[in-house]
Amino acid sequence: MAKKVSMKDIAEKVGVSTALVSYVLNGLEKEKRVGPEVVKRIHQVAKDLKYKPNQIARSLRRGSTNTIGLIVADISNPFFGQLARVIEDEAAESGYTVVFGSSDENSEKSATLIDILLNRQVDGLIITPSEGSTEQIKMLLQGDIPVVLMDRYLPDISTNRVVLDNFNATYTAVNYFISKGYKKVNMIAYKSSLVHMQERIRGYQEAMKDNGLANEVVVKEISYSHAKSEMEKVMEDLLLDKKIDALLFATNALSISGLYAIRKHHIKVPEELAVIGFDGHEVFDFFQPPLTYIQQPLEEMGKESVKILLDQIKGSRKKVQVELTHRLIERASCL
Amino acid sequence: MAKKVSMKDIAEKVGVSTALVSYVLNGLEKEKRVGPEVVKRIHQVAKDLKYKPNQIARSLRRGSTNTIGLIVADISNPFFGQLARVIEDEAAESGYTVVFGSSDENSEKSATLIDILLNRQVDGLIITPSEGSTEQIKMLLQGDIPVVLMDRYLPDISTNRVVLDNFNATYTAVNYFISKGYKKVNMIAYKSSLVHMQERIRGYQEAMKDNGLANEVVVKEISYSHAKSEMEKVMEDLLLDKKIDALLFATNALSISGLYAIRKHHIKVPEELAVIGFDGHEVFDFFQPPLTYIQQPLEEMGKESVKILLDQIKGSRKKVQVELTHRLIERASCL
DNA sequence: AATATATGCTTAACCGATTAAACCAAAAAA
DNA sequence: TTTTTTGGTTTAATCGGTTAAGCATATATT
Repeated sequence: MAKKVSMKDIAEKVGVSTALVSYVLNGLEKEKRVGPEVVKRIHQVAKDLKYKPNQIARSLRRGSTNTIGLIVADISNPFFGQLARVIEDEAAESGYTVVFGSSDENSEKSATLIDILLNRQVDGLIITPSEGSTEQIKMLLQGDIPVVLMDRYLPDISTNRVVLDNFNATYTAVNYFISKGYKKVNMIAYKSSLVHMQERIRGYQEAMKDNGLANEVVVKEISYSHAKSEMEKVMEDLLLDKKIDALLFATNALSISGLYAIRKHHIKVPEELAVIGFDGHEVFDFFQPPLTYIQQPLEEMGKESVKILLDQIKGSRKKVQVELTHRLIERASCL
Repeated sequence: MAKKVSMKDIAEKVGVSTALVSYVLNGLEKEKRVGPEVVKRIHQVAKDLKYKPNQIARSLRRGSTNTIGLIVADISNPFFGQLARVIEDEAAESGYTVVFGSSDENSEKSATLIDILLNRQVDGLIITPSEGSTEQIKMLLQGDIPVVLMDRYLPDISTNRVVLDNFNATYTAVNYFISKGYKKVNMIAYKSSLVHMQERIRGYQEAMKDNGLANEVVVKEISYSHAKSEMEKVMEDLLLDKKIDALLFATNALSISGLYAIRKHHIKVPEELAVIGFDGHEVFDFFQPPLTYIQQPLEEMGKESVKILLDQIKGSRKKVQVELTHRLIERASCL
């Protein structure tokens, strides 16, 4: 039988009011001048009864839950899984628990999730916003709810965010290609108006232009929801007319499905096609040859996000915008 | 300003008591015979004010939170990430939200997590128990808290569980090896007393014995916390004396780190060494040659777990023990 | 002796929703 | 006309903590 032990039980056993119990258990015995005898007994009885405070009750009264909501595109994608793990650990250090949800890059799901998490009174949210979620986020800000956007951000909204230096990342990648002698560099990205994606595309385009390759610019855009089939088609197009010698992927998942296609068509990397991936994945290590890729500092991204969020929760109204630096991990998929 | 809208606000605006508001918003207007005019106005005002019930308050009163706690070994491992995703979706369909935590196969962390989740009054828990967590789980059962063990289970405890047919899985794998002519089959597993691991080992051993290969049985056990370094050592041992011709891995993560070692030592698969992996991973697809492996039915496992848990939450006291069937995915890493 | 100050503890309101019980008026039955 | 029923609504307790305010009693101050 799970007779939940409440303060009342302790109070009765010790023979005092619940107020005293609360004071003592919250370490206010000095401030509230509780008698030393009573303090001792309360602690003792609490331990004996294995008292655990009911966080729900506490939350209701305090108006805060020590919970943060995390909305990612898809928790089963290791990129987000790893982020979630970092966030979990970092939050735990400050006594916070994480409730999560996957939005599938879908603004309706995202809206539903935000609603659910808010009804559960999370103290703040870390969100990888999806396309079309601007209004939702604006609502949050109007509601003065602590929010940190992570991985992407919404340009119309000035709020806290932690993102990669996306422009530089792909700019660097292209320059790397070019330094190796590749000229016909194409890019495969998601069809998305989200800034992180647009910046990655722009980085590619600018780098091409700055190297006098403006007319070689080709960006193939793939929709998130039909990624697999579209990728096959796109890759067929790209690979069959053999007009290109290098390919840059804009994400983790795109890289992997691209690699599937490359393997299927027996394209030799890097001889026939040089490749640079994004984010990183164990698959990159095992592909033949190991993939050169743009790495995101996941650890930093997660930690920063939590840190900023907790700051906001504690009352800071400073808007913080962090741009993290990518790393180019050089392997063997070029030259 | 985030003036949270409460029932009181609605009640005041409509000019009735909060009780009526509660009845109407919970669809009890018939039962409680609320006047049709009032019903309409309450709904209207609720919509106008964008009222969202405070789940914390509701939870406190109801004694249930519509939240389930999920404890996995590590959310950043795609195996668990995918499980989490399935669980999330399945739970959402019934109006439940998931709070999660990673135990790192560490019973202390697990204990802390369980504590935290219980204090947050989760309605039930899905747990992949770690070694040494028997006492914790017993406590839960004594407390009549709905629990489903997933992926592993504790033999000393008769409770709900959803696990793979681990014995058969490795038994099949070994038979497959043998049918292909391999005799010197070794296994790499985690050093763990947990039943799922022991069963996988036993499946391997029995299959070897049943094929008259008892004296070829070698199981290398690796500790979770030092997996990487130990794997390197073990693989060096195994590969250098070239006494074996086939290798069976007991998990996802083991397979991958094993593959790293295999590649490092330029072992040719399957010519020099046949390999069967476990769980599945994109890396298995990209390894040369693609890996044959034992697949777990993740979707089923997640869904079943949620289904059983919700059943328990709804009051069922029937103990359910589900054993799911593995699949052998045949690729090219044998023969 | 009268007043001020500590000391130690209790009361009770509160957080927001739920719900049993009580209440009252009007309509129906006796 | 009185009683019962039906309809419609309010009251107030409750969930388990938190916390401002109040109330004794004892000790110190003037």
